[in-house]
Amino acid sequence: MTPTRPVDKFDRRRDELAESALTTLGAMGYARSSLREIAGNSPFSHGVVHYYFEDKLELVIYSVRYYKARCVTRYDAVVRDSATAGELVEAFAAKLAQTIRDEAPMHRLWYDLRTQSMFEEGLREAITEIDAALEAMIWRVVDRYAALTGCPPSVTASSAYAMLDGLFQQALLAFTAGGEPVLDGLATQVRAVLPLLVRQGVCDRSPSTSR
Amino acid sequence: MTPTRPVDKFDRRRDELAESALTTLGAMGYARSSLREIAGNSPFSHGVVHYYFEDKLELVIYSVRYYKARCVTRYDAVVRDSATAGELVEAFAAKLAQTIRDEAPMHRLWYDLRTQSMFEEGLREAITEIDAALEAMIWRVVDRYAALTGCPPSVTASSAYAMLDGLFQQALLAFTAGGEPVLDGLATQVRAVLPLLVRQGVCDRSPSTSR
DNA sequence: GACTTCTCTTGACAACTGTCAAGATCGGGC
DNA sequence: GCCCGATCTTGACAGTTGTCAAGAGAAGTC
Repeated sequence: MTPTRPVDKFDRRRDELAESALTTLGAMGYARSSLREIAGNSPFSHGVVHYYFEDKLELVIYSVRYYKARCVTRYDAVVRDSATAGELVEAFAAKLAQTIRDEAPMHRLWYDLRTQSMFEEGLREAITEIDAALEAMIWRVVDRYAALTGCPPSVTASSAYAMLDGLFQQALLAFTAGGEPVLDGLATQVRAVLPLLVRQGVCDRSPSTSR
Repeated sequence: MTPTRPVDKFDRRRDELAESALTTLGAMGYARSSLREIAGNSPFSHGVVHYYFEDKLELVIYSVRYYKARCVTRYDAVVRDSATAGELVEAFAAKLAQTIRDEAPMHRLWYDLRTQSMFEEGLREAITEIDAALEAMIWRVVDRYAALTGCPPSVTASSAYAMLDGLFQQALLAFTAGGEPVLDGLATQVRAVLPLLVRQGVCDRSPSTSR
């Protein structure tokens, strides 16, 4: 019935707790989210956390994994449905801005956890894994863009991800401080940057799709 | 005598405390650095902080400002001394890798605070200001690179900063997990990316300096 | 219906936090 | 030498934290 059917009731509860935890974590950040606060934003009491999770870290990691699992396919529809390079750029830029609008707290949390992983060894493995999945997600976009233009990519997958992630992060930062208006700037930036990620000199005569 | 002479003894002590605070903050991150821990890594006791600073936030902001003031000129020598575009790229890439090697904790702290500023209003003003100074610092490099190649920049200052910052952050992340070896990758990436930041199609016949 | 197992709440614990006040210590001016 | 202000230490405060144990409640089985 549910899109991802939990193996049993136990796993279902874990997901439920993760969902509640994400609300709190997204609003307050990792450091300031206490287990009592997290439980407060859930139908349960603070003690229940230790019934379903070993400790706070396990809950946090489970939660961010739970969220990111749904996210790494965010641009796949864009990749699938765009018939021209121009279309892809616009759809991608729009989707980036949209997710900042809709899910800013989750993105803030992600950057928070990724940064904390540099101080807290225990986070590192999960963060590294998710970051690799995000890199792959972005690469599908860039690779498809390259195919549509008929030009080969000009940078590696990790460079492309790092650069676009940098743009996204700055946009999120600006959005947090300034709200809605800054999002147009992100779209403009993406329109300017994506073409730089393919080698325009050496383009195919017949790109994989019409232009 | 000292390079930057404090107005009086009071300011000198603030700097001294800031220096100690940076040690702790860089090692543990913002959230896990208590005032007692900070004072422990200083010649003073934990109570003295409130003699020199209003509260913890003021100390942290003062400390990061104190550090970043010295940093925003990091690449100015590179900009000044490079006679060719190739030289500039190499010197810039080397300097980026070097500062990760030498000052990783400080960079970790910076990203930590910048992220926390999305959750903690009180940090926002200082962070925004420093980020703008960093953007200007990077722009001096890119602008000079453009001049040396004779090609105009292909992106805005904020895009250039965001992208290079993204690369730097990924390198820092990888360095934290994997150490020294990953730094070669950063240099390679910078060599590939800097040329994308100028419009190679429309280059001047006579770049500002010989090539 | 009794018994067992799963689920959850409550209350407590020790440790830690930022803050601050009371007083010790120090240094320079008279 | 004495005093006064600046400087610093000590100890305490109220609040919060993650963790866990004891037991209440629910659910399912025989």
